[in-house]
Amino acid sequence: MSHEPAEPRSSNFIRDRIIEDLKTNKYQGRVQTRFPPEPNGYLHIGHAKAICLDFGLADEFHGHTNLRFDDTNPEKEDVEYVNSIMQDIQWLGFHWDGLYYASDYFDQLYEWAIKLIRDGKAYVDDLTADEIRQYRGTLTEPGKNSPYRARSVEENLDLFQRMKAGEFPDGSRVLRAKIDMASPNFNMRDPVMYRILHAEHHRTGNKWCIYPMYDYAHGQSDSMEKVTHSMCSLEFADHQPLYNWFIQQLGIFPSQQIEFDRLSLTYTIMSKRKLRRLVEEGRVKGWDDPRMPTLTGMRRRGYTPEAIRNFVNAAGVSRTNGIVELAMLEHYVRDDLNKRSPRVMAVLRPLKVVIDNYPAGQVEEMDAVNNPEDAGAGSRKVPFTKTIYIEQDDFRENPPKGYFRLSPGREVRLRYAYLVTCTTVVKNDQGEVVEVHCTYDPATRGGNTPDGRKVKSTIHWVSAGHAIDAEVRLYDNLFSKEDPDQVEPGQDFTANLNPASLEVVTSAKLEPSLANLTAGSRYQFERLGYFCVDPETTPGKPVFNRTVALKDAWAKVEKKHAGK
RNA sequence: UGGGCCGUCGACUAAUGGUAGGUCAAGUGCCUUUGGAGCACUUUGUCUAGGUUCGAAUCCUAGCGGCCCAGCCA
Repeated sequence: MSHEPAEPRSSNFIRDRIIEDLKTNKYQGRVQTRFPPEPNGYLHIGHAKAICLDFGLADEFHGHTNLRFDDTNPEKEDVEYVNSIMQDIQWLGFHWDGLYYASDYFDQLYEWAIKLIRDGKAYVDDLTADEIRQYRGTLTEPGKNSPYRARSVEENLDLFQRMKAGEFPDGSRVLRAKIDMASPNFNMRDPVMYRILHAEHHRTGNKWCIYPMYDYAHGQSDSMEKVTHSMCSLEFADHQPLYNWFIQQLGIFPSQQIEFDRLSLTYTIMSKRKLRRLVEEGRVKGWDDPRMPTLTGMRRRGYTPEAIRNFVNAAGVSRTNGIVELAMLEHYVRDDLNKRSPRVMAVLRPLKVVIDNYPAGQVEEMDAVNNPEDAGAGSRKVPFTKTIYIEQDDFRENPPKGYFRLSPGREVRLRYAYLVTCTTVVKNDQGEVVEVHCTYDPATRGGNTPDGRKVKSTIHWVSAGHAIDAEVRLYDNLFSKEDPDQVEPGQDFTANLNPASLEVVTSAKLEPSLANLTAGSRYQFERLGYFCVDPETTPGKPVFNRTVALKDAWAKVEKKHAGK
């Protein structure tokens, strides 16, 4: 169950289905769902969609949701992942009712397998993996029965028990369901139920050397938990007949599977296998690298659970294979952060400004509003002095058309401080502007203009003598193509990695109110974007991650001109 | 090619035989001590062809297009 109040959402076919089932009393008014991750990797934003559906829908109808780890393959799974998964679900704001593991059901599953053998519905097959593949047939040709398909119940029972007892090596035999080798649906061509795997399981240790396949474990696990609506992604639609077949043969609680489309995002890969490669090959710094679409990465980047949930709800659910624009995710992050982030002034690329007519040694404490979107957030004092830093981008010696910021002879407002006019510039040997001189108007304290005079621009600043040095990490899309998998022949998705996805700014200047920082705190750096304190922050060296930049109308204009 | 699923503005998603609507993006204007936020407005859509019907995005037929399935992965 989640703690979130139900918010107005547009309808979707799963909710409609639940409403219909409630109306017909199909499950005595119960709604029971489950979220069934395999603990073989970190959760990503695609999982967030499934989580919001599984937990959100159950919550909406006063139902229950279990967290069930689908741990039927000991070779790929690990406790490291179960811990991270639990943490990520809680961080997203959801709470499970029951906590289960498919491995909790290994004994029951084994008993049921014995029953199916007794009923003549399952048999031990000695064919090799390769032979099984050949016997399975092709898209257009039916499969052939295995020569071992007609074994007696007694022989099957004996062999299966000996499989369990560890008498046979890995891969030597499997237990298969006896269905129909001519079915047009491959999943019904005598699917494998158990394989021999002499591997230590992270929960059951060495108790088992045979492990159930997904298809034999999932539906029965749902059934045991009396799951009423078992949501999964579209590629499992072909498995539904098999899901139902096992439940029918066993005569157990009829859980039903409902498939929906996965979440895809532009400029993003969602495949666990590929994300793992990025980590293992060192293309990113880890699963929690802020460029990763993992929940742990997004958390470190500064995304909020609310933003992710709002985005997922807005993106909706259907059965079409679409790709949501990353811009939509970014909108929901800004939307949430705008309401809750305290504003602060920080200069990423400092340019020294000297205010010639301002008294040397004087310090004025200027009142600055903490959050114009939140009257309760209060205000703070920011020190102003003769020498300050402004953003290099906020000065142009030769301003292009439409550029409103500081340039020789032009007056701008220093936020919460004074109106200043640029008089002269100082250049280095390379001809670069290294210092700007201004004069200020003492009548404009606080940025007010008693005479009603207007300036086109307000820029942020930090007092040079009070500034705190900081490292700021700026992120761009991890991939430079909307579809990272679109590559030239012979290449793979890593060819589309964006070489500029990380830019580290090492000498940013922060206003002194940022002296004590807590990892994970979020701020808006005025006019720049939303930033989050990184865990690598130390008392002497603050480190920030840019979550997302503010919308930038000027950048858009510039880009348009550049494009022409 | 056998089977399954799916085609609605640039993107995502509603409309459940009865006015094609919302969000994002894009654009215009207003406002602004963040070129932020906000407000107002605007552009663009039912894959195609037939059929049923007073009426079709919706139902039927046939095309076209996309995705998934031949693991002892999930």
